[in-house]
Amino acid sequence: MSVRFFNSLTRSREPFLPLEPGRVRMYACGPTVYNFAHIGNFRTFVFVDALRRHLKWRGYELLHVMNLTDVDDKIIRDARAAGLPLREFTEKYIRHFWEDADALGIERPEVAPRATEHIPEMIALIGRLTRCGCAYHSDGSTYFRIASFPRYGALSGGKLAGNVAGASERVEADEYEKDDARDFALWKRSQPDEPAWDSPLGPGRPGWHIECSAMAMKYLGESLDIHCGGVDLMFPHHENEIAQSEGATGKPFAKYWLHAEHLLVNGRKMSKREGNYYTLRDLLERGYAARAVRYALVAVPYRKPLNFTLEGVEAAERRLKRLNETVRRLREAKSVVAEAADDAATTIAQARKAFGAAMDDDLNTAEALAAVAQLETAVNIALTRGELSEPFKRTALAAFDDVQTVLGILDPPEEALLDAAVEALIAERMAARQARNFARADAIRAQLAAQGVLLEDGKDGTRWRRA
RNA sequence: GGUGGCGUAGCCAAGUGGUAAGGCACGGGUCUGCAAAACCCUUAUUCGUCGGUUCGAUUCCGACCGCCACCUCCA
Repeated sequence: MSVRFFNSLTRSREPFLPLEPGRVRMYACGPTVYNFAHIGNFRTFVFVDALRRHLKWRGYELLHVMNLTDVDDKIIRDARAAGLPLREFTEKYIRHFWEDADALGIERPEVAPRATEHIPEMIALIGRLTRCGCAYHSDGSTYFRIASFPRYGALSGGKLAGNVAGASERVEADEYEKDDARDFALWKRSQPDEPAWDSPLGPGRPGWHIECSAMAMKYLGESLDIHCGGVDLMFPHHENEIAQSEGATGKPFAKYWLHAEHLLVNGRKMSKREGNYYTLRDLLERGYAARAVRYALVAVPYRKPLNFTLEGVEAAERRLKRLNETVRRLREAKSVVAEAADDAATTIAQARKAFGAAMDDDLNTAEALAAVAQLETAVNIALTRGELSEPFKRTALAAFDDVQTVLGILDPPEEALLDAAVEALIAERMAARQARNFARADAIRAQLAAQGVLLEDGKDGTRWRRA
């Protein structure tokens, strides 16, 4: 079975067939860098990461572009409030964004272009739109003429677009200069004290949407395979991108549109006011592991609203602990039988297949994780019974490799190194146990526990692990 | 107000016109000197409420209730 996606454009699940066989060109809307990204932002970025990992795992050659929006109204406002030049201000949050992304195990896209470094491309695109009659100048700004693009509203449903004029109570000053209330700015005339770029359109700065069209086309061509982002971007952002891009090129812009649902915290929309607003750093400061946060974010399929709770992260931590321990024990285990029991081998094979099939099916991570749990139990049974064979071990490790490649939730293999002192204590405890001096044995165990070393007595001696 | 989505056990959550995956927590058990870890068993006659279609609905339709989103900056 091949990869299938729910395409927002057609509102149906479709087989994924890239424009060019074996090659995927994908664009994802990235962060606007005026603050620390919050956990809701990362729900989307973790989804995009799972998407890119899965496509690569399925053998596609991937070119993934994610923009960094480093100029817009909020950035200008906050940079001014901070008393910093735009560049210096955004630089800081870009750095923090990558730090957080790294902590969450998010792979870097192949290209992460900044809007401010692509002003000429945007100006060129606006020029193209002006020449074909899709754009017009008005009082120093340039707007896209929606009337010139009959298919406007294809993505979000024409109804939404028709609503705009009536729904908008408040009318911005510059909107008086538009021919139609639905028209949107491609180039904004600069206000005093605002960052501005010189251009044939007059001094100003780009509108919100044009950067994505310009940068997507620059790096991916005029038609791309996948465009993704959060649902809230569907309208007007993505709708406008389509209008701009297709208006200029006359070609379909993106074949598949994938939208991640929003995240709620404690069942409610996240807001600073309600006190349920979290950044990754907030969670790390509270002592939660970044991996557990990633697990909590990726465990719910992307098209479902995700109810994020601290309890959920704690559950994810416990879940991950067992998973990591299972993999570690499997790695360290020596195979003791020549051949695996048929049923065990079958379970592994089936679980591995089910994992891939679930991910193929529009990234059904919940179902994929159910397969991981099956895998885990089968391995633990073999381990407990001492029925591990070399082929079984190899296959099981390969299956966990798949899981790690696609979901990135496991801990990296740990170097098994112990202080001589700790090792000596473990040996002393063993001797005490053999002499049935349990008081001494327990005292040593407690002492090691206090140092974060937990002991587990098994048939083959004492294992230890870090708390 | 308009439009769209969702509502499954204590919590998270998959799924299907044919009788409810998985995880976390809880309880019981095996193992252990005691633990820990692991394993086994148990946990929804029921899928927001009320109707309708159907041989049969949690799954389709309608109404209602609740929540969320978009329509205005937003992942």
